[in-house]
Amino acid sequence: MKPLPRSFYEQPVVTLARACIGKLLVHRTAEGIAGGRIVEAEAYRGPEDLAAHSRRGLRTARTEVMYGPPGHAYVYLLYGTSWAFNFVCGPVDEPHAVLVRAIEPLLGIELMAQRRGMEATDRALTNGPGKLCAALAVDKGAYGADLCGRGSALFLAACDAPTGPIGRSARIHIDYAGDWVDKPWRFFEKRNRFLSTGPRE
DNA sequence: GAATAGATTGTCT
DNA sequence: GACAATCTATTCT
Repeated sequence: MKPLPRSFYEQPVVTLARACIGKLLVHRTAEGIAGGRIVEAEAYRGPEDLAAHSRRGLRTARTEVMYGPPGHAYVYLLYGTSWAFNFVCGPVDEPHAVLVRAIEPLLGIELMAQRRGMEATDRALTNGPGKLCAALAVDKGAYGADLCGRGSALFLAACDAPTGPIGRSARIHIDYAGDWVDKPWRFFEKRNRFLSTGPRE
């Protein structure tokens, strides 16, 4: 299993949000390997997208990695209690990123269940941005990590399993984004039992 | 299954 | 000092 190449992340952000559905997200740590198929993701296209943290070209220590080259991890703390994993795309100085909202557990399921403190069969294992980060042990330490290096611990990879029909909808919990609220930039595998909140069709 | 409220902290105004 | 790309427990039905 090897990381997808940098060129994968050089696609337009909305195209990429759809293309990553069905790919494997993998994290290797000292405890072992953990990962699963991405079944839900959203595109954030700063600086014009008011829902993006990089809106209006906002450039701070937190958003800095989005202005760098594609294929790196953007990890941030949400509501003081949860981490969320995104991957950066687009050329340097274009702050675009894709938020991974849910995965279907495939690798290291027992390890993920242990980290989450629940049964390995529980669908709450990875059905939300903060939950999947907890299951994969992704936190601030992964900020800025290169997803395309030969020895990358955190990366996306191709998956043999076929991908089901893909649906799309408006993004979740961005009511503050004005005209951008209704953009259908959330993509998901229809009726997958590991989807987070929001439309499932 | 759906709706509600409380938790908790880094970041920006 | 307010808020946030959320999660969990609890209380309904």
